[in-house]
Amino acid sequence: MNIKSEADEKYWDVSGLMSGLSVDCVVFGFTGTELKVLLLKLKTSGKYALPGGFIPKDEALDTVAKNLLRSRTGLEDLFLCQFKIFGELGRNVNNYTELDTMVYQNVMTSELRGFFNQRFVSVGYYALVKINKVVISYDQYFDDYQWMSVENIPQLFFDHNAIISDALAYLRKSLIYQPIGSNLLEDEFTLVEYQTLYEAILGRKLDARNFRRKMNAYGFLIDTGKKRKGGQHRSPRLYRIDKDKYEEANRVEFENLSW
Amino acid sequence: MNIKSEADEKYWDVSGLMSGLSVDCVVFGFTGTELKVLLLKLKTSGKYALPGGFIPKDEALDTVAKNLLRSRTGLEDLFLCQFKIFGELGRNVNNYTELDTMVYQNVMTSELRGFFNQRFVSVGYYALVKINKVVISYDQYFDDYQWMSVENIPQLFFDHNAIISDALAYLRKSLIYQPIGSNLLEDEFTLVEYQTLYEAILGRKLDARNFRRKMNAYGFLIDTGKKRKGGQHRSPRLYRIDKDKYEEANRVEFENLSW
DNA sequence: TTTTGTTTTTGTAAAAAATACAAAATAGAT
DNA sequence: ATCTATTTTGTATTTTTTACAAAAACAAAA
Repeated sequence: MNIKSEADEKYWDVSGLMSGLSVDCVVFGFTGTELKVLLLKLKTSGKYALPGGFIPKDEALDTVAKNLLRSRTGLEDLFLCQFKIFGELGRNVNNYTELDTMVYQNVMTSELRGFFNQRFVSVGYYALVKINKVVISYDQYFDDYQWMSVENIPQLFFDHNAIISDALAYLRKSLIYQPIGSNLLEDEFTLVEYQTLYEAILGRKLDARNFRRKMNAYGFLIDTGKKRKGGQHRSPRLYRIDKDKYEEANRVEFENLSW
Repeated sequence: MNIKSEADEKYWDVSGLMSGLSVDCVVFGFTGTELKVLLLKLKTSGKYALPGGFIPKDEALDTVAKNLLRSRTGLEDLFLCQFKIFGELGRNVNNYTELDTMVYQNVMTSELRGFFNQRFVSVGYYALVKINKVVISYDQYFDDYQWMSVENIPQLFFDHNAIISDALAYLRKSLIYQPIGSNLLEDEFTLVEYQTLYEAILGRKLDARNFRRKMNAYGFLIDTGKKRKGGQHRSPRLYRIDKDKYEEANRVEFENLSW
């Protein structure tokens, strides 16, 4: 697939961009067993990188991230959250031969190459998506993608490993304030899947009995009455999330912080 | 007082600055009864504004904020935390006549005025300081300052009211992860003062018996043996904070998040 | 049809944390 | 000595968290 909308042009026209500022997006998806991150393969080097882009002077940061991910994943609305700014020195892509190769191969204009010729401050966003609703579009820089398990991410382009790791840490923290899942799980899911999602985010095993008690207490889990058949074992029930009660739970949890 | 270090020049020399990017700092201080924010009075309009500045191309964001606050408050090391990026559209100071007045009064060069002629993305930091250790320095733009109670902040320059309100919300949230106080309280303080600090951040009253039990459980409160004499009532004990145990408490609290 | 292997599902008891609540102690002034 | 104002302290209840194991359900094999 290789869709490229005209609107995208805007995001590469250097003259209309804020200089030295970019957006990087960590897109989390969940397969039912593993928490994954969307990574794009750079045509030139074969290295993987986070989806990201620049900031048109006339666009809000949140809008940039949203548009960028929409054109990349096909998703109209996704859960999006700004989690950190990466503003250290040395955030300069110049050391990476990828860019020069791109110019050499006529993939990148030398004007755009020049744009990179500076230290960059990047705004980190993370997105939560239903992985099977995503349809990836490529552009001139990327020719493949992969959903990589957060447990096992190879060396990425630039400092993108660190960005993912910070995003995951942020996500982990946010579990204290609020439940998660509505944006990551399939429409129908088993409680074991749900628990696995939590375990993936927290990086440790949870007790099934306590997990179920806690999630039931939230009150947004609805038993669909259906079961998932298949394995040679007891068939797990399928649940769905009551959106209203889910959002209510998020709100209440947030307001009832002890202290 | 009007100290202005040579180093400051760097922060106003447009050619060396990242364009469209700035830092705003919400400096919190605590008087023993009220949580306050440091605000600087603009020479021209008399409006108050947050301390802030621009990003030299060769400086890390954190460093910019730190240097800026050091030269402004005289504090060598202060607790500093990046809490949000303000990247909406319309963050353009052009509507504010202050700047043109400054040029007219030769307070601001027209070159610098031109620098403002664009949409700005601002990185929000908050700082926690021991209010009585602060010695404010002015520059050509500000000629007065005030510690204003967070309960009662007038209309500020630009969108600085919103920035303060977001900083306070962030601070409030962070109380779940970790205790606060070491950076805000005097070296010796009473438990009522400490409780008042929490109440100011949370915006509600707390129960003294429960507060004391909880703080004692942290284990970083040390009874100095002294008392604060004065009122015609029982004299409160003075406590201080054991830095090591305080940091330990921060770490432990952070790691033992339920879930 | 019974047995076996695998996974899902369920309950209870103990410990820890949060909440609600009121009276005694102290200092200074009268 | 008494009064006023503020600090200081304890206990009982509820809620939340944690720890822990056995029964139920399904499909395949016997």
